[in-house]
Amino acid sequence: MALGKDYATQECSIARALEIVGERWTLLVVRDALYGVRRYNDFLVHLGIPRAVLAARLQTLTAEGILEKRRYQESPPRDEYVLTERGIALWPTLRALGAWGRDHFVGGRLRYFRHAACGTEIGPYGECALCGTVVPVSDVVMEPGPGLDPDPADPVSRALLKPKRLLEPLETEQA
Amino acid sequence: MALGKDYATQECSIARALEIVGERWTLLVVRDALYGVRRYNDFLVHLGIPRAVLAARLQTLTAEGILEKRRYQESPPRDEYVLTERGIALWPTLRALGAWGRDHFVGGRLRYFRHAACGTEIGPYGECALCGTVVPVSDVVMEPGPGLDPDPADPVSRALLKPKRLLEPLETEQA
DNA sequence: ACGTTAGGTTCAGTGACCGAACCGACCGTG
DNA sequence: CACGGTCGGTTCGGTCACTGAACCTAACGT
Repeated sequence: MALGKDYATQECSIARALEIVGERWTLLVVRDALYGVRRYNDFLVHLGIPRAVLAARLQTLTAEGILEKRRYQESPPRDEYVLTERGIALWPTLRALGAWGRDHFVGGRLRYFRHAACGTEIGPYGECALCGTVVPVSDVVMEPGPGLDPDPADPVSRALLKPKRLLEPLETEQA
Repeated sequence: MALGKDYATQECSIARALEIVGERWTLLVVRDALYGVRRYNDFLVHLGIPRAVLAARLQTLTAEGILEKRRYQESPPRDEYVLTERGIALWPTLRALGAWGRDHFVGGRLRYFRHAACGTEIGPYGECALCGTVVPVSDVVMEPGPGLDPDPADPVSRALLKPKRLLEPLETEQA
């Protein structure tokens, strides 16, 4: 989406936000990053995104300070993309968007998000009803729901079947 | 964005939601509808969107049950587009997205959103800290902030300078 | 009769996205 | 050393969506 020249005339923080994350695939990349995906190839197979588009999105997100590119081994040189504070701050938006999609367009529950401390499901505003607090991202545990039918050919989908905290790096076993 | 064939393979309510509202301009149309814009021409001048795209978006949003097309006068026949429950349910998403954009990419406050009952500014999760409740959309009052520099040539921007409740129809005075 | 407004549709041009191929650096193996 | 495989890209032609301008219809007002 990000054209800049059009939305720039909009005096609105929503329009500004959409200039950054409104392009196709961008929010899905951020979602995967929240789920713990960090490596180029994992994004690629899990999203089914064209390689060129993924490279462009990772570059844009890095330039905007939403992801950080980080060398995690030297030989062979490999980088991973990790969410920054600014990227993590998109969690309320993604949670709200997901809740809307779930309530209005999905039959059945695909995933549950629970408060790690007590197991209570996260409420519509990101809160834990039991503890009465808003749950920080790193204290959210994601686990699959009954409606989820993962692609068995995709190691990332398989790795996401195991309950895990958000942001925690994904461990993909090899096929 | 909405291609359907691609995102359909994604087992994720976020991806489903983005199929519907992820295309360019779509969320801005919904935002304007929340602000009280209802007429084709008001969307057109306020968004600066190409006419063909606006027509396409209004049709899609109507087909998805997010807007409702309603005849409001017979001669000449004129229709307005009003948010349905499903469309109003996007408010938490837009609020979260706007808050993110404001905190990370905008210097200064463009608009304030307050609880109509007490005047307290709406918190980051859509709540009124004073009343301790989540504020329903129709009880939110929007007013301009110090950073807002509206386009004086646009009657819709001018009409939005007056504090008003969300969803309340916009009254555009003629130039 | 004429201009204006609201709400579109049509159309050529452009830019973004798509899928497939290609590429280079670095492994591990024989 | 040659060979194959993996990872992380870049390149390229085709397609599709968005853009901006022009055009159209119906119903005013004067």
